Amino acid sequence: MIEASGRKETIGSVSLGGLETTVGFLLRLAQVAVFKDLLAALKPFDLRVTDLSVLLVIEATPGLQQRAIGEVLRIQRPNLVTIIDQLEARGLVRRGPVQGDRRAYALSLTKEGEALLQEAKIAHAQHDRKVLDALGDVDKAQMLAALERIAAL
Amino acid sequence: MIEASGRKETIGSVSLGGLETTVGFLLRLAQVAVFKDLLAALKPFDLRVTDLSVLLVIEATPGLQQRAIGEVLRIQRPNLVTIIDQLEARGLVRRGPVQGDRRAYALSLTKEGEALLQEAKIAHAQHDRKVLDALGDVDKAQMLAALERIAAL
DNA sequence: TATTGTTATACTCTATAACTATA
DNA sequence: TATAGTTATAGAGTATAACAATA
Repeated sequence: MIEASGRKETIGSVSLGGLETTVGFLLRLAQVAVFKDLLAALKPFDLRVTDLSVLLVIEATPGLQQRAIGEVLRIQRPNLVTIIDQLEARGLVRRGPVQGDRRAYALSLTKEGEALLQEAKIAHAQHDRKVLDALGDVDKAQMLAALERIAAL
Repeated sequence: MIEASGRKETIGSVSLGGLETTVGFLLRLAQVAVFKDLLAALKPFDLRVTDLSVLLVIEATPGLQQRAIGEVLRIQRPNLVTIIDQLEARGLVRRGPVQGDRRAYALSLTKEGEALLQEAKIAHAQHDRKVLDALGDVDKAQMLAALERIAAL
């Protein structure tokens, strides 16, 4: 049932009990949709959303260590191991030596990693445009600022 | 490192590689934060976010069937079985008969379920206020509309 | 044949403890 | 002692296939 406002408040005759006018509920639906769309966009490159994020971070700061990636992307260190393992096995990422600390790895993109990332970034940009278009009259900077404040709850 | 704009673009010297100005990335951080905050608010009632959603939907449309809940909340039917099982075992929800269809259950809240939900709704309202405060200058209706368009990607 | 609820199962994501090798 | 990475494991949350009872 679509109302005059364009807001769908019921499905069939079943109400959402107020959830439909809640930021949290729609935030979840939006986030799931965005990740699903991006995952589909990255499918040709066999990359998950997290993989792209990791590649972007490494590209931006080559030589950084796994711990640093975990901090900025909020990925637990144990979980990051598998991710880097896979990217390394595919020849996209290199675990180089860190001079002065033999415990850590200096991460960098291989030539193949760079090449794949450039392609993936195009797909990501197309996806991002769809999201931005969906913002409509909401200013992007204001939206980012609001989301950031919510993220800091 | 906090910049003049107040936007944190780096952590230490590690850049996020453009992710920090992406709606999708901040959408994820915001959604995780909201769910974490709500989960904490519901802790005294031993309810998860999904449990509250289910109770709200049943309250809004008593007598509805499991299938209908799954549709509006986007929960797979098999997964809903366990959720209703637990709420029923706690005496919060009742699986009554549906006249004319012995396959289905008419779900409703018990007296205890009603009572617990009223308490939980107060906690939820307090949580929701925090989220709304974080919106700042962003209009709630505009935000909901934008999130809805993104959810429909 | 189709549908409601169910069972079993699997896959992804995320989280924690404990280990190793270094520092 | 503390830290980087690792291993093993466990817990959510989510997904699909197939079944029984009923429509």
